[in-house]
Amino acid sequence: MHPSTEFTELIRLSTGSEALTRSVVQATSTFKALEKGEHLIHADARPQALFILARGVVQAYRRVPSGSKQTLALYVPGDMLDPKAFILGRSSVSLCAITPILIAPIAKDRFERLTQESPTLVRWLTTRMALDHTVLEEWTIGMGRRPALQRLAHLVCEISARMQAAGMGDDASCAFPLTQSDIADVLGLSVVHVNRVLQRLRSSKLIELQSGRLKLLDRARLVTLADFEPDYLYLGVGKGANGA
Amino acid sequence: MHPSTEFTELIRLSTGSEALTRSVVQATSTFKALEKGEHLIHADARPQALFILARGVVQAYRRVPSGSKQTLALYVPGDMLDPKAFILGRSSVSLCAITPILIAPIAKDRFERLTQESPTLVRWLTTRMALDHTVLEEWTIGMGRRPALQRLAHLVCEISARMQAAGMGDDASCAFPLTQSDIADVLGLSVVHVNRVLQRLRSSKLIELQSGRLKLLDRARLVTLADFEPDYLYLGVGKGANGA
DNA sequence: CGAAGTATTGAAGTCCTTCAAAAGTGGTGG
DNA sequence: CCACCACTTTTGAAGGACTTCAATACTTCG
Repeated sequence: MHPSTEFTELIRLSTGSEALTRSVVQATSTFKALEKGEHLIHADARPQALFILARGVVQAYRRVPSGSKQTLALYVPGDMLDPKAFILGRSSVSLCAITPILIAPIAKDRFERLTQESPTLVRWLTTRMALDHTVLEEWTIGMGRRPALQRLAHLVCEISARMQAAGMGDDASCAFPLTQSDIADVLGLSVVHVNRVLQRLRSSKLIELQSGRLKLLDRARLVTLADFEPDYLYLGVGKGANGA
Repeated sequence: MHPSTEFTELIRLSTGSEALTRSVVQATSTFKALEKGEHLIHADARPQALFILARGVVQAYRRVPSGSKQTLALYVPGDMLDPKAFILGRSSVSLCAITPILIAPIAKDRFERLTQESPTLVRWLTTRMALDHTVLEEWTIGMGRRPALQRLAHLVCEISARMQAAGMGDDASCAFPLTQSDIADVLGLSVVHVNRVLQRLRSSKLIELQSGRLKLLDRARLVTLADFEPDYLYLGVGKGANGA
């Protein structure tokens, strides 16, 4: 499929709104491709555009003086990349491609112009910011109050649900391009411990995970273990709509 | 001072904009007072208004099945209370008064009407959402990658800076109404451990903390210990302005 | 003064980390 | 096509940060 056709489909799927899809497609300029491991922006830099992820997976992270890394967001196709940085004019995180990616930029001035014509784009931006925040809340609850096994199970549930909603997997399996080291940086654990906890999930026949592919063998039990309540992702119909 | 005069001053201080201050004061209706321990809203409920905190301190938290609590935000005077809930139409957290509080509601329909006249309020809302997210990122980094001592030191720095910016303290001291149990729920630690770590900060002559009042005895060393870089709070002039 | 909440202390145990090394995997070039 | 290299995964052993349980002191407030 041609990238821009694929992109339009993706946005339609992700926003659930025809009008918004048109706005977005109209707002974005030429796609930009990045290799795995390449950075889109570094912490403290000034973002020059708002990026929509068209293909691949991106992580937002920060480093602490000790050198270790904490991931603060994961983005899947259809997501806006760190919208708050666009609002604040400065990025609090570094953005790095976990897989080869394709991004669609919306230049700052074009965004401004379009928002004067209609509030659609701003409303989408606002909703996306709220959703990103809600996801981070869930991670924070995990890091503060859930043991490693549940935390990992929860992440698996989240990624699986979001991948499926982005059309990149089905009920039973999806792409899962994170290394165990990546997972450790998301969950605030050591690689060694992630490995051991992962093996517990595998030997409990809850998941299979190999060569970048995740299989859910028993979603019901996994969801119970993780205390996963997918409502907070607002993945239902009309993702772009809100209750206001 | 009369509440509404005090409130106007507070918003002026907090937003740094005369125009915005007028909009906010105009948008809010009668103040509402709540006692310490009272709830403004519970998780999963639908917020009926956008609240501005005029006096006191509020916590946003969630409970996990085990019964333990994780705090996800703290609000000081001048802050909007959980703006994302207003956007999404559902609250992901419970809001509870840590001290006696005074809140100024902006009814949903009044907010809508005002935003049609001018984008000022929406812009403020958006900026506040971005700032809340940035603060939570910092907490998450702490929970994932910083040991308890640094995490506590960081919280102390943050609260002190925000209190001062809200006009509720000076360089050396401010109100600090959290119990050790509250602190534990913020940092994702046990009360016992918070107590021990707090004693380390005290015996290092870094802080004094008693009867709800915090004193910073050596800000420089505390900031170094905590790796606290206050930029992320955007407390400088024109808090309401942004780089877009 | 009594009651309820808050702070403090000790002891034992657990979850997770660190260090270190070996085994497996995938991609690249000879 | 195979050999090699970097990266990733896996395993073991020891140590440390933090938790839990339980009891005691201290505050605050009616």
